Amino acid sequence: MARTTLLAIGDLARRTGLSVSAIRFYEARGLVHPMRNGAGQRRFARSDIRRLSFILIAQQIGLTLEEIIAELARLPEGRAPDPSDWQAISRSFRARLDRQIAALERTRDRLDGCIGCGCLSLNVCALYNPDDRAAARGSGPRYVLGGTDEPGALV
Amino acid sequence: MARTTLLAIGDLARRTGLSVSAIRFYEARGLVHPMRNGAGQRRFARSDIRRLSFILIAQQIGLTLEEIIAELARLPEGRAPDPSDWQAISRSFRARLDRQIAALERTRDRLDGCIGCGCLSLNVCALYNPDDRAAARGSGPRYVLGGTDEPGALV
DNA sequence: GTACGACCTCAAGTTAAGTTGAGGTCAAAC
DNA sequence: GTTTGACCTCAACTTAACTTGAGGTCGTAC
Repeated sequence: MARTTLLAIGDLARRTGLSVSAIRFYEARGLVHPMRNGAGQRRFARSDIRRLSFILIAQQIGLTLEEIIAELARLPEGRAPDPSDWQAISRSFRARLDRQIAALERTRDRLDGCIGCGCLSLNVCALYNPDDRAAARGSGPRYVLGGTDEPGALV
Repeated sequence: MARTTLLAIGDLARRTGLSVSAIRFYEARGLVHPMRNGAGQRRFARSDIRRLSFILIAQQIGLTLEEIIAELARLPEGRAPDPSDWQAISRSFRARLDRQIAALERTRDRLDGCIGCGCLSLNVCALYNPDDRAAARGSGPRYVLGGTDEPGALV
């Protein structure tokens, strides 16, 4: 019953809002696995729209492509994923979001203390907890700045 | 009254938890302006500890160095910044944090809807609002994916 | 029959925020 | 008097997530 509703890369781009080059890039990274037609052009299943949408949502939540690959690996092999498959993954997102929100709220509370005193100095303020450092996303090599190091007294 | 309490770069690194190379990098980007001693070594004012702490906090909140430079530009020129100067800046952080938290909460609420239906498809779910897209931080050229484009109906 | 648009590959560029390394100075300690 | 540690400069590398560009293939529309 598989209808001939395969999509060209441009179609998929239009449906997801992604650029064509980004979709090719995702294929190279192993996030989608299109077939090829006679002329070597990519042909995507309709379910890939959802797959790419998932990638976008996951990125919005803060997952790296590497992490997204891991999540996608939890989807079934042979068949196209059904609602309950996506549902399972969504649930882990919820937890992640909760953690992110909690971390920001902690930062906000500490900052409120700082607004009161105007000091903005890490240790004194108790703002700037190393535990939350890891939560900060950034690019390039900026490994675990936090850790076991005690930052020393301040000023 | 300026005591001879100038700090070498290594001292500053120890006090802030930053690496020496990061501090040099910040100088190159114009975030700190140390003096030099006879031998050409950097000598920092004590108030630079706070300045660097500020940078760390701002990064944690999600500002880029470019944005941090802009914030720092609001500090007084001649004198060392006092508590009320930092206080003024802290206040704008609070607003930013509130916006970030609100955006994550919106995403979470929409995701909750998705967990219910298991669909995870953007338009259908109303998850994945372009407005929140801009909030997502990422590196490299990934310009305004959101915008005026309507993504088209789904599946 | 050729111009156009959509597709292809592969290599190289881009950005942010630093890190790493080579090669060199200087002062204090042994 | 040489070794050690802290400092200096400058260039090149790193990572993530893509984009851009050159050079080439198809199929359809005029």
